Amino acid sequence: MSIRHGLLALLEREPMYGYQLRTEFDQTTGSTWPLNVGQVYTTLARLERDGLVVAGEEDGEGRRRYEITDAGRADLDSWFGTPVISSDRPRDELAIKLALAVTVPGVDVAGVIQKQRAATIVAMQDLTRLKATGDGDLSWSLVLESMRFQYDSEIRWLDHCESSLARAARDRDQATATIEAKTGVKR
Amino acid sequence: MSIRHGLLALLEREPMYGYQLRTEFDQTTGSTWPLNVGQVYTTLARLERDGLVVAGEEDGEGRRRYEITDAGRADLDSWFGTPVISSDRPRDELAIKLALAVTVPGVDVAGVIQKQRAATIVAMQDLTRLKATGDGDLSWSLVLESMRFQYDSEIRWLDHCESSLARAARDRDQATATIEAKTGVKR
DNA sequence: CGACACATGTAACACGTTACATGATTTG
DNA sequence: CAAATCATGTAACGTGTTACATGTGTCG
Repeated sequence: MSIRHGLLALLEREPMYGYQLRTEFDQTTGSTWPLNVGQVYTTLARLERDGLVVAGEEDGEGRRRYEITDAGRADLDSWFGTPVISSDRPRDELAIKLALAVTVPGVDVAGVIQKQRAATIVAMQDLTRLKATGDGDLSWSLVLESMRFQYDSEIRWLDHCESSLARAARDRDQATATIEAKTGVKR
Repeated sequence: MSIRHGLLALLEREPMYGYQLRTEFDQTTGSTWPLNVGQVYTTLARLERDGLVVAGEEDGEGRRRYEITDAGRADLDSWFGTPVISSDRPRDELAIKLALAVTVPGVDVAGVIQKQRAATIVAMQDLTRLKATGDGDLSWSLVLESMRFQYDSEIRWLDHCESSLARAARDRDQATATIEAKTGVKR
């Protein structure tokens, strides 16, 4: 629903046409999640179908301006007024991947973690480079910071996973050794 | 693609039928992102269509066991072997929301931030409570920790946003005051 | 003139979600 | 017996993605 509401928010600033919406969206989010133009038009069509926007006439140059309606404004308000909760959030692919990796025999979990951390570190560096070229735009810097915080926590989580794994392995070995000692049997 | 690969990973452990897959998936991810049973069957159908799994015969009790194929194993290996990168990640709804909130006039950004922080703190508490009931299962605890790290970084980001906003407001006022002082005009 | 930016749109498809329909088996 | 759990599936829908088709204007 981010795109839907994103476009609605932009139209709350002022009426715009599709192409412009893409430009503005990419700009305010720092081109972090580039938006396909086609998507804008399909989303606008759906917004219009739901009565949240109205399309104006073509303006002679082939441009069609969209305007937010009262219903759209209400929808937007409720978006801004309602926090994002767990059930809204998409499944975390990385978390699922690692959670399953540790349960599937024969998977080199440590390798998975290492590769992921390397990739995340690179992403973080790209981010830093990107931030250096920043023009001080507030919304843009907020988005970049959001990603920095996320990457940071991801790296720390990966470290945590590594030590959890190590501990689990140690405990397992410990248990095995204990059994061996108790039974005098070594498989 | 998390479900697709998730099911594939479970089938790598051993052949299973749909209902069982849901149970296992929910269990390993700690019921964090509960999986609709229907989804399992549609996903299995797609996996079979793509040759990543094969469906066995019904076993008399109306159960149909699915098995991973070599192609499926290859796909799974590449999933585990390839890190999750930025372009894989879904758009961050919260980041988009705040980025837009600061650009739309008349939005109470501070209020949005406060509500979100409150909600995230509650989510974090739920998480802590949930963790207390944990049975020490490794994959489950990894997922829960992942969420804890994320919530934590989200709260810190929200704090950061607040101070950025405050600073931006201060700078703006400062500039206005400077202009007033220079021109002697107060609008 | 050719390439590129501007501008709109459609079609096909993948994935995920919910709700519904159906039936067997178990258990209080 | 009624309710819950086990078990499979389908239909309809929403969103997002890519690729394609089309046309205008501008600038080197």
